[in-house]
Amino acid sequence: MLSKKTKYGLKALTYLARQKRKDPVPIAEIAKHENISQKFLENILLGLRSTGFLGSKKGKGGGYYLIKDPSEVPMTTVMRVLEGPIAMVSCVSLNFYEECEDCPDEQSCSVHRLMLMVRDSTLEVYRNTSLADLLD
Amino acid sequence: MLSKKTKYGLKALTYLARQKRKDPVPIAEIAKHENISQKFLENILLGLRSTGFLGSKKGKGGGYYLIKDPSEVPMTTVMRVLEGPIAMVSCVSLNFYEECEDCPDEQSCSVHRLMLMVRDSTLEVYRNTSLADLLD
DNA sequence: TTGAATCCTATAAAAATGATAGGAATAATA
DNA sequence: TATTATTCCTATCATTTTTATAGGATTCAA
Repeated sequence: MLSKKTKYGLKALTYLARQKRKDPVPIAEIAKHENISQKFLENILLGLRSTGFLGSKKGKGGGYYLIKDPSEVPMTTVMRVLEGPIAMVSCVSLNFYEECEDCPDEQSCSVHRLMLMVRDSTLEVYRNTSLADLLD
Repeated sequence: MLSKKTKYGLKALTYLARQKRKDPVPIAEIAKHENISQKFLENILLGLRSTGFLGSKKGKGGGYYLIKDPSEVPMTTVMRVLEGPIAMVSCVSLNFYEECEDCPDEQSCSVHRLMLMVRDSTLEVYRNTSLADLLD
């Protein structure tokens, strides 16, 4: 199941993407519009800044704004920062690879095999989707 | 991330599918071979019986066995019983649909839109995969 | 100087997951 | 019939993850 963190993060980004002006939008406004705990959203947006497409301005008149056009915001990046690995097991993860302790041989592991297919398929979706595609 | 329950369940089913004979295999044997806590596996297999492709026999000489050929064991069923909904949000779930409380309009929700694509893509994989496909 | 905002880090509360426990029921077989 | 090996059932404990809150530090415009 998708975490609320990811859900909220996506909604916030969408809200920003829908803004006509690129002026900073205060967290409070986003939180109110999208029914999100403001403090929780604070943490989430903080984490999203590392991606390079989300900017922020401190102080009065400050807030968050998109640096890039929504079509330049790839879902792979968004999902990895919000939800973590796209793969369902770390032994098939591209960006977060880790060996399984229990599994003696990756190549002959049925879980590995299945989750590889699922990862490829999910990745295909995210790679072909940008923030712009989530708007109306 | 895939739960250990699902991981263990898949490994156990694979183990059963690899048996030449269709005689019952005791949980203890599966647990040992696959490095799984026996008691935990007990609970998992118990849950899988409801699917109709897994049989069990009590008492001495008892254990678990596949009722159907591995090619007749669909991943959709297996994954739903083990991991729950295939969809990442319940508002796009076929078998476990639920409205979102927070979301005023499903059709215009960006999360809904994205997760619908992911669900379709994942479902495509599971629908085209049976237990037989996970064997060597 | 004041007020409105982000930034940062810690921590508490709640939920989900993983694991264990103990015995009841069942069945083969000696 | 007694014994032994197994599944079945349900409860509970421990751990981890998620969700949410708190409080102040920092920044910046007016």
